[in-house]
Amino acid sequence: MGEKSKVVSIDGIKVACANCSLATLCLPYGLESQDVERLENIVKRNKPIQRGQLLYGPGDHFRSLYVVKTGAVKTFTQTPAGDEHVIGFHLPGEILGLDAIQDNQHGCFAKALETTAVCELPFEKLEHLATAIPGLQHQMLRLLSREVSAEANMISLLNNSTAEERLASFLLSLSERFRRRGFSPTDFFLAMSRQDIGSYLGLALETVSRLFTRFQEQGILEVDRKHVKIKDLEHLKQLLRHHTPCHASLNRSS
Amino acid sequence: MGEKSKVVSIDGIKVACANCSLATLCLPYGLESQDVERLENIVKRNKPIQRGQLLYGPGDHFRSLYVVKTGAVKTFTQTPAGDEHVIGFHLPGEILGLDAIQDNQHGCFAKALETTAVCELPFEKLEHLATAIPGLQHQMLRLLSREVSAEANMISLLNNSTAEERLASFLLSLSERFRRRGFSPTDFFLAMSRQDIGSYLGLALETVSRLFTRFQEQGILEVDRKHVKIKDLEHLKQLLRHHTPCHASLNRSS
DNA sequence: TTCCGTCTTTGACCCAGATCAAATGGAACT
DNA sequence: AGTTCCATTTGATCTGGGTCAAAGACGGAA
Repeated sequence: MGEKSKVVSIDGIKVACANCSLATLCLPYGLESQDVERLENIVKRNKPIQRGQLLYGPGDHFRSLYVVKTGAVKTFTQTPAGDEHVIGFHLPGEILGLDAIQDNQHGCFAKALETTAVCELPFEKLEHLATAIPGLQHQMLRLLSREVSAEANMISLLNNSTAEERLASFLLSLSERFRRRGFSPTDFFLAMSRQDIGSYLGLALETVSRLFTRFQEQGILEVDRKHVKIKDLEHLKQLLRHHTPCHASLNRSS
Repeated sequence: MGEKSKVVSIDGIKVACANCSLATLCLPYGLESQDVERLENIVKRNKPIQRGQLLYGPGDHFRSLYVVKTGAVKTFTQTPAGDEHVIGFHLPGEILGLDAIQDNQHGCFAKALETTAVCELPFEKLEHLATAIPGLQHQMLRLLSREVSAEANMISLLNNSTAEERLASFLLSLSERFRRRGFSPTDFFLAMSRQDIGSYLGLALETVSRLFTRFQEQGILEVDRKHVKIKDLEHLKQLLRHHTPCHASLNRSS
């Protein structure tokens, strides 16, 4: 049965990067297959964690990056008073812990929103491997850079958008992320609470709730608890046409 | 006189990374001196650009990262309607263009706020060098990670803070950055307009102006146009004690 | 020196969304 | 079925800061 080999087998299908449906979203993207093999030799696959369990917390020594394999994770900080500030939500294929490379310790909590499996990437080994595999180094830099861009977009959203635009943007982001993972882009379940969404978007949870109601009244959505159906994707997109930065500018003035 | 050597000489002092007062803030930090030398062989030092000139714009092909050597740069996007959204301000030793690694093109404008000299780091050469110098690879990852952390802080600030807290935080950030560069942390000139500050902090320029007035009335600052003197640093710090995330949490609940 | 354009300050008003409060509805128990 | 505990919805009210408007104040050009 080969149970002792480095990669676990289930029905003859290796649980390995090479066979992972998320590979194109993840670290192995663009690597030669023999390099992917070297990468998966350092990946640790622990048993799934349950809803509410922490992957790490602020102050924890940084040893590994984590990639969500199944499930969903939220990252957040906490004030001394005890209230949470949600930093982000992480779906399958998305990397956690990039902010900790900086000073070798985590700066926030990472908590499972549902039963979640993660791939653990011991960072020292990863870094060492990256010196030997230029493509891996490049991909790591790209992932970090993507995170920087994504956060810059978030900052722009928070700076320049109404509550309506923020929620529309959030839903469209989820929709697109589900689509790329092969799920329905118009029919999905929210892993997080209204409170979490509000905290993430800088809104009161009541505002989030009211907006869901309004979007439903306008025929944009059908909402039932955590279940969201997008009925009018175009309308949703239209809601944030206004404040999108202009990336198509070709002419230049001093 | 050795004018033809790779590094320009002025009064016998090389304009080179090894002698640069910003080295500890910049890419060479932590590298062996022979590695610093290899790094500075790929650095291009062009002539300074004038206030208002662009370093790059959205859509420009990404070739190089830039480090501000003297002066100040703002990065921003522009809506089709033509109004700017400031993303950040960059002081000497700070890196520009990290968000462009992702898709090989710049996503925003970078404009000099005053006469500015930058060091240009051709990215392909840098990446190639990083495979040969593990310390350089590590430092690059650290810099990217620091950017991620800094932006996460910004997001938290925008999500959870009042106008007063935002401006206090901005001034303290400038103060600290000047201090680390050997300038006075309590007496400096703002390179950017009230408009720019407002855009950066998600506030109307009028609000920024009113806050400067109020801080002055409260004896926290003395403000004269672009000139800022911090009279009561502690008071300023106190203004944002409340909403700071708790990084000292040691206990853990499920 | 005056003129002009831009940046900044100050005042008056208003609204999106926060806050407070209460009712409603599931889900997981016994 | 009933009870408890949350999460969510809905309503009523309030306010921080945006918007509009106008008046300085500086700096550069001629």
